[in-house]
This record gives sequence, C-alpha cells and structure tokens, in this order.
Amino acid sequence: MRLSQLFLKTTRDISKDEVSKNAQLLTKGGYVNQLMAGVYSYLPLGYRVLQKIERIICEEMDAMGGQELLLPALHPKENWLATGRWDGLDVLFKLKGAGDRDLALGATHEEVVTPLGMTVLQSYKDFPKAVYQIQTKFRNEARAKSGLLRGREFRMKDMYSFHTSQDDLDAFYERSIEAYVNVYRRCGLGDVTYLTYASGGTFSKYSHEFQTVTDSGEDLIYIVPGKGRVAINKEIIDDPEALASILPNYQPGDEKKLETAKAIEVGNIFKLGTKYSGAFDFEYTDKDGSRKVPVMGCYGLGPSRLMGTVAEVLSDEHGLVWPEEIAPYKVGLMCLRPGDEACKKAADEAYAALQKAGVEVLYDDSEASAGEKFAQMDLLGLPWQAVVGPKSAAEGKIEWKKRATGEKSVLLAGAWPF
RNA sequence: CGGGGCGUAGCGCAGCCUGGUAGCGCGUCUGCUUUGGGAGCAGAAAGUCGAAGGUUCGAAUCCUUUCGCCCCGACCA
Repeated sequence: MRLSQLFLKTTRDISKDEVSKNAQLLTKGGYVNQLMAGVYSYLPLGYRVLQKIERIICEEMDAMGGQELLLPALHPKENWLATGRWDGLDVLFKLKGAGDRDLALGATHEEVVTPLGMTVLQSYKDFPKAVYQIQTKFRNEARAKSGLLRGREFRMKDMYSFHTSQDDLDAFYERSIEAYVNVYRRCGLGDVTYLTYASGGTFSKYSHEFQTVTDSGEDLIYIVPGKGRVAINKEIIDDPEALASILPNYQPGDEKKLETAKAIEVGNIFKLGTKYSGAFDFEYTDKDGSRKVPVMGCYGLGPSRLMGTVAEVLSDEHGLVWPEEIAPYKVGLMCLRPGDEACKKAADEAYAALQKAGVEVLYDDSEASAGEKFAQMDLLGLPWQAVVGPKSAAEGKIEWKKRATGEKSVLLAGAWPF
C-alpha cells in the first residue's frame, strides 16, 4: 500500500485531557478514531491489526475444537428474563423495537447460545460441542475509560462449550488455557501475561483470568512464586482455603509476602455448570434413556482490548511497536527524496520486489521531509523500516531498521534482514 | 451514579476574571526555496465560540438550564 493512497492522517497533537497511552498512540497514529466515550472507529491500519488478532484467536479456537458461528446482537427480552439478567445485569443496553417490543443488545451470549444448543444437542451422542463467535458486544458501562480498554462497544470472542460430565468440561477447560496462552504469545504479550486464579461462582472452585502486567492496569494481581506466570486476583486473596490449594506449603499470612503487580484483564474463562442450561430447561437423553442437564463452560477474550493492551505495553517514547504477527504491515518503506529520479526508481523497485515476495509493505512515497517520514514511521510502529535515500540509492543499497530494537543494517537492494 | 476539570476553525489551544462581533500553533491550499530525524519565506481558505433560554444598546465573555468529553471514586461475566 502506498501511503499517499492510504486513508490516514497522523497527528502530532491530541487533547491534553486524554491520558490513556493506548488512546493517545492509536489516535495519533490514525489507527482509531473516537466517536463518543468508549466507542471507536477502526481505521484501515487499526482494522488490519484487529483482524490479525481475531485471526490468531480463531486459529487457536479452531485448533482446540471450537466451531465458529455468528449469533445475533439484537435479543428479545424473554431470553434475558429467563436467566434473571434482564434486571440483574446493570450494563445491559435495553431498547424498544417495532410494536413497542422490549429488546436488548448483546452484552454476552449465554441467553442466546443456550437455547440454540438445545435445538442441536439432544442425545449424549451429540456431545461434547464447543462453538464460538467474534462480534461486537455492547455494555452500558457507567464510565467508559482508558481508550480501548473499557468501552461501551467492543470486540469480543466468546466460546461456549457443552458437556455431559464435569470431567469432560474440566478437560476442555484445561485445553482452553493452552489455547489462550498461545494467543497471548503470538500477540507479543507472552512474557507478561499471567494465568490468574479468580473466584469461581456457583459451580466451580475457581475461574481464571488472564492478566497482562503493566503499570496502566486497573487490576491488582498477586504473583505466585515458582509456578511460572501464575497469579491470584484480589477476590480470593482473602480466602485461606483457596490459597492453601494454590500456594505450595501455604501458611496463614503467606499471602502478605506475595509480590503484587498492576495488570489488565485480557481474558476470562468460566465453568458455568448448569446455571444457564438449567435456566432454559436444557435436557438431553443419556445412554440409559434418562433426561439430564448438560454442563457448560464459557471462554471470553476481547480482541479490541487486547489491541489496546499491546499498544499500551509494547510502545516506547517514539510510538507504537507492533509484534510481527499483528502489525498492519511488516515493512515501512521510505523514499527520502521522491523528486530525485534515481532515488524514486530504487524505492519503486524495492516496493515491487517486496510485494512480489508477498511481504506486506507500506510505502511512504510522499513529498514530506525526511525527518517527518522517520518520525511518522516510528509512530506507526511497523516491525521493519526500509530507507532509500539518494546516497544509498546510488550505491544500490537499502538501510534497514528494526523498530523494536533500533538495530540498523545496510544491505544490498534485494537482500532483506528477515 | 457521586465529585472535579474542560467544550472557541479539521486537530491542539489562547481570549472569559474586567462585555464592544474572535486569535495563535499544527494541518489544508497556492507559489518559491529546501531535502538523512516532525524544513523556511510569502500568500490563502476555513469558526452558528457545544446547545437553549435570560440580563444588556451590545454576550465567546455575566446568569440559568441542558448535552458532551476527560479524570477520580463507586461499579465491572
């Protein structure tokens, strides 16, 4: 893509009262644009990042046996009355449809996927099954904040699994942890993302959150020593019984010695048991002909929040720093002097060669000054920068810079550092 | 939902206290000069001053109401 053709305008100044780093950088870089509090447009660069994150999530969900589908965002009141959440979920958006009918916008989808599951899963032979979707969720948060981290409209992957036994649910749940770890690793957050024990609700001892450590996080986690990236959230730090089963050789008071860290919740998995299947009288026929209620699990992960977290955690003083798998383009190619024929020719050729090799490249063919191009490309945060100036063009060379490390190398045109 | 701050050109801001019909920077457009870390000069276009009501000869400015944005708190399958 030529920069001159791209729907993009980066900016140097944004409002001084926007303090959230992810919102600052993503707005300055032209990745997103705020429409209202907690609601953002994803511009072409930003949407490419979002789609790459979503593709990674899909691949990992597919790999563990999830099947993608798409549920409605518009729901009838009756489904939410059935679970008690029409009045019980305070962030539920409610609206009136034709004929004055009460409707809700999807804040989560147990109310839709459970009755849907009933229509397909009728015999023990139909189990287990897991379906997932990625779609826009709506939550009427009292206070939207922190850029992409807490919006009223946001992208969410939600998977729901159906099982005939607790053991089967448990096994699937463990596999989902591996899949989630893969997602965070591929998005560049593997080293700072912790599997975090959280309270489990009615049907299990624990649920789990995935927490990415950063000073801008809103949650506080307590890091479990000697277990890799495992932590405990503050909900259960006061529960001695729970602590004893998580911390080896736990003695009362040990929790006070745990190292703490601020973190962003980037995922949440739950064992739902029969909470929703029960609410909808979801029964299947077992081997012996008896009617039984399946157990369910749900597995949430927000791509837009993950994108904001990456912007927050991996950026530096010059701008964004995208990991290669989710960068909007792999290479930012700059022609420093498009007015110089030899320089322009060398850059055009490099652009063509990269494209021919299937490398995603953003080509700054604009008339802007060299300094402006460097600064803008640093802000955009593509993993590799390739510079063609009049001097290097004359020598048949291209200067490369790795954005994350600043490491530079000069290579003959046609040779690439990756 | 409680508290605080702020709404003035596409974006970022000054002007408001002490009323007299609006200015700066960035960006945009034209021309010339520049060209390796957000270039210089000259010129130009662009604003119902968030909205409504009130006070006044006259309101961006004072008063009332209202909407929005940001922050703190509460909340957060």
